[in-house]
Amino acid sequence: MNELNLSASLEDYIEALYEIYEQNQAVKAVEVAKRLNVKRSSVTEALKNLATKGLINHGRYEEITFTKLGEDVAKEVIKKHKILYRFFYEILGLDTVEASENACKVEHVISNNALEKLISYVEKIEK
Amino acid sequence: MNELNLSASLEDYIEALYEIYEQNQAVKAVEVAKRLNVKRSSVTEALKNLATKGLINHGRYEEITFTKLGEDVAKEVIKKHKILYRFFYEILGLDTVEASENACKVEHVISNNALEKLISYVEKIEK
DNA sequence: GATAATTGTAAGGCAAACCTAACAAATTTT
DNA sequence: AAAATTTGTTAGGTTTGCCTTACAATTATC
Repeated sequence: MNELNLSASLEDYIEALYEIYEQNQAVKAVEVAKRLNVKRSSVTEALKNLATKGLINHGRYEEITFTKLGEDVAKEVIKKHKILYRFFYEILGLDTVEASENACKVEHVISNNALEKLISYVEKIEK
Repeated sequence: MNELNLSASLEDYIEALYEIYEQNQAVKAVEVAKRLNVKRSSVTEALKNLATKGLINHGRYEEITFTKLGEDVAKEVIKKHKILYRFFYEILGLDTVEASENACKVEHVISNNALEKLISYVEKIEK
């Protein structure tokens, strides 16, 4: 689909950006840093990177907005996260924290195809 | 369990080392390089690293042997790989190549707990 | 046994992703 | 509005894991 080849790290950033945006209608670097347990300077760096790749718009001291592409990518990552969370929590029976942790990691490495199969599978099982 | 905190990369190396060892009763850096698609010099580096961490014995131009710990770690990674492969192949229905690729990636990030649950789950389903 | 080919190692470089420290801009407090 | 705090950025460093190039040791070939 999209040939961006985002690193796991950048996927984490755009995911966090989007979730914070949904919550607050705005994104502060400090928030991102807190959520991802990194320093503000690392966030700055990542934002520059995401902007270069055309996923967000963001000039010095400006507000962050998503490009169409950025929004799509963010939603895709979040979709992966959610289905994986359901799998780990509802099907394997991990607790919420561990289900979330595992989803966070696996979402960056699982193939699109595997994801689609997993979606069908979870849906099938849960009825 | 083991508090080694091996990187995904080093896990790949020790897994490859062990599998090659099982096949050939000996391990050549060239083989490792081929299997992991890296250069021989990168293998040297990784071996140094694994030796430092006490997983293998390996001096300059010497044969590679595993420590007890190293063997355990290798077997653990391989165990993860196998169960994940079964899940992707037998349960989700991915083809062999994609099942293998996904297993290779996920094995480095899934928690021990999740693995145990997955083992029970796969076992339960498949009878 | 000398030469050629293969394999292992060392040195030096690069990119990603993180860090700290210092400073600049913006916001809040008083 | 001045001072203090918070937030964003920059510069410079570290680590990991890879690379290339060059050379050393080993093994195979003649």
